[in-house]
Amino acid sequence: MFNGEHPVPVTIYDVAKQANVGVGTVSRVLNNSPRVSPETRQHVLDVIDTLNFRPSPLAQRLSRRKTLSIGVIAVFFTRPSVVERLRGVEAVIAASEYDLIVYNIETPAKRDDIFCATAANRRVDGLLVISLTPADADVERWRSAGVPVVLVDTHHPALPRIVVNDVLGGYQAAQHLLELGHRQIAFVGDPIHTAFNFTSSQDRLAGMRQALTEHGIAWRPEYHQTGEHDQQAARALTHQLLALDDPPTAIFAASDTQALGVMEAARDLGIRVPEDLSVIGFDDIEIASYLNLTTIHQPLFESGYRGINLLLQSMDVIDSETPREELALDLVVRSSTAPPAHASPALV
Amino acid sequence: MFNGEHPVPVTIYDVAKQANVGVGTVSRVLNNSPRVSPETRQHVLDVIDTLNFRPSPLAQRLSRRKTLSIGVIAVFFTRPSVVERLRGVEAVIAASEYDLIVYNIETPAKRDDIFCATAANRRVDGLLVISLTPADADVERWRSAGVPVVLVDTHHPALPRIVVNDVLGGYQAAQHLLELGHRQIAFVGDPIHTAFNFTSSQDRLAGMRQALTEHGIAWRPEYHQTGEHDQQAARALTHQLLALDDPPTAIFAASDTQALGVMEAARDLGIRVPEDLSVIGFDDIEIASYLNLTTIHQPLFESGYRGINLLLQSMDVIDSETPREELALDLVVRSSTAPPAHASPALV
DNA sequence: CTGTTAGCGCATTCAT
DNA sequence: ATGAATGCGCTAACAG
Repeated sequence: MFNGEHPVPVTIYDVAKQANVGVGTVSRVLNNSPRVSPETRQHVLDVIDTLNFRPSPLAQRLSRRKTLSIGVIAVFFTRPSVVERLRGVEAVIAASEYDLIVYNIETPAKRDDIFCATAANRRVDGLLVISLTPADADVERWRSAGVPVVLVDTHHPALPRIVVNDVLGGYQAAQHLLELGHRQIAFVGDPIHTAFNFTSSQDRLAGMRQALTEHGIAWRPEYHQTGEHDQQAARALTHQLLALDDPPTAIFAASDTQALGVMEAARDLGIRVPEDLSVIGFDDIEIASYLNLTTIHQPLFESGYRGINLLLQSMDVIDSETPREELALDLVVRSSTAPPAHASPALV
Repeated sequence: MFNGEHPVPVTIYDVAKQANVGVGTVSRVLNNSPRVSPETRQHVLDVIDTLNFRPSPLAQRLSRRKTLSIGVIAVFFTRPSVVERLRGVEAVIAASEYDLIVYNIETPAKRDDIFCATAANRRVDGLLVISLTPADADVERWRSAGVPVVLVDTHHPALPRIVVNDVLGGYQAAQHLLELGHRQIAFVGDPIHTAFNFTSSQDRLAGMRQALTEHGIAWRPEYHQTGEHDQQAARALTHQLLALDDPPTAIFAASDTQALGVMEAARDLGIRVPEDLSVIGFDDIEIASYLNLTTIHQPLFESGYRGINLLLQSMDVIDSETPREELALDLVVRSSTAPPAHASPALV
């Protein structure tokens, strides 16, 4: 086997010559132009086949001034929910002519870098930003660079977006607990200021507090615990909660990941779920069903799916309106929630 | 705010004219060529800055005949382990000048498509294939197209690869169980023929059988259950196993995902883990530690990390050797395994 | 050191 | 309907 026998790259000129036509004609059959007779088309097609010619994506891109690829920016890997959204993205990209370029963000600095880089030169034809909030300056850069952007799970008034109502979701979660008869309900979530300014945790808390208020239940600051968005932090916070003189009978975690930490803490202390403690999460990631975690389901896959479709669409049409789709949230009752042990149920 | 004010794309010619130099000089400063005087370099740099010029990736790619992007082909999403490998890939790509293009495979047909497409025209400068086995024809196509390919978690004699010894891993798992005193050990894994011809499950089984043989334990066919690589299938298979007249005291699952199904089945039946049943998995994905699952740890992140490094390296150097790196496996003992209930422990 | 020129491979007018 | 010419924006080889 000989090395380095670099294949003679067969170009559109080779095809043209071999078929006794001009390169223009070859280009036309390549792009299904109707402006070519059936006979010559077939002939060119045959030559293309025998020569095993494939147009160079590089040349096509330069000539058409399109990268034929779309970028997705997100904090992947740290949050299982984002990977699920990516699945939805991939599903529609795979069926298109576009390549999928993923930009993983790990730090705010990296985020700003990528935000700038994607606006600077036409690196991508369109951009999907997941759960990351761009500044006005970023948005302006993209706009003046002519790069279409769609947001998923985050907001900016000037950008099309796919979102859910986190406040409502928090309300639903609390409502479920209240209906079960719980009155001592705690919250485990993210801190107010996170590196990426995620707001979903706060919004969900707001919804919960609203529900409590409507039921005439005063807010107890000691029932409000925040920390890093991971299992171990949530576990530690829950230990504090359960060590209280008057511990909660139910805990609403701002995410399933954190709910896992809550359940782990309960297990540490020999506290049964749901008999002694009810736990409800948010997101409905895959493990949630395995662990029978009651949670608020949000359409993760669909958010990516619809987001990319919106992007593709806004790349064709020059729509001046900025669409905003809101996806529905659903309570999924499993076996991590139940009426409190020492309370008359259904006092609602 | 006016729409459509498409930014005048400032090119290398604009810079050249403005700086009173030739485009060649501009190109040289762009590519840090030493063949340019410090003064002119600085001058050009200034002009570039004031004009806010950024070279077009598209034009660079066509001219240099490099896509500046590398592709990763894998069955993402269905197996958590693959996502973890992707993390390692992303970590090194992010630090390079390359873009990361993700090709998700869902069916064998899709796999063959992508294998061909990546060989046809220079779509990517290099390819990382995870857990998918290319045919000789695929390998030949890539070779003659001059596309460097590195394999992760799969084999082909002509391709560099990053692997683990699954047979040894299976052996280690069984050995752990045997040392705990188990003699009735069952296996839950993938079928012999899977859509993608995954072989890790079979290899791990082979290792297990070898360990059993060395301990003089006869193989019991009824202890060998195979089915789809997911939690629910494993759960169903385990129900069959535990309904046997002489049920196993320990189960080795070919993956953590399947081990979850095994544990779920045990929970269904009120069978305690590890008191009544020991369970050991493979991979050490994130949930494994949460569920205290004893498992065989394999360096997933590192496999992607080293794989890409190997690829990047083989894209520079024209090495005729085909490297094969083997990563170490480690038993991680957690609390899903224990000596069998009715057996004298440590009979080894 | 630096300017000029010729590609890279295809899309797209513009004539015919 | 089709061929020839021009351009996309940059790199690289070649003079000077």
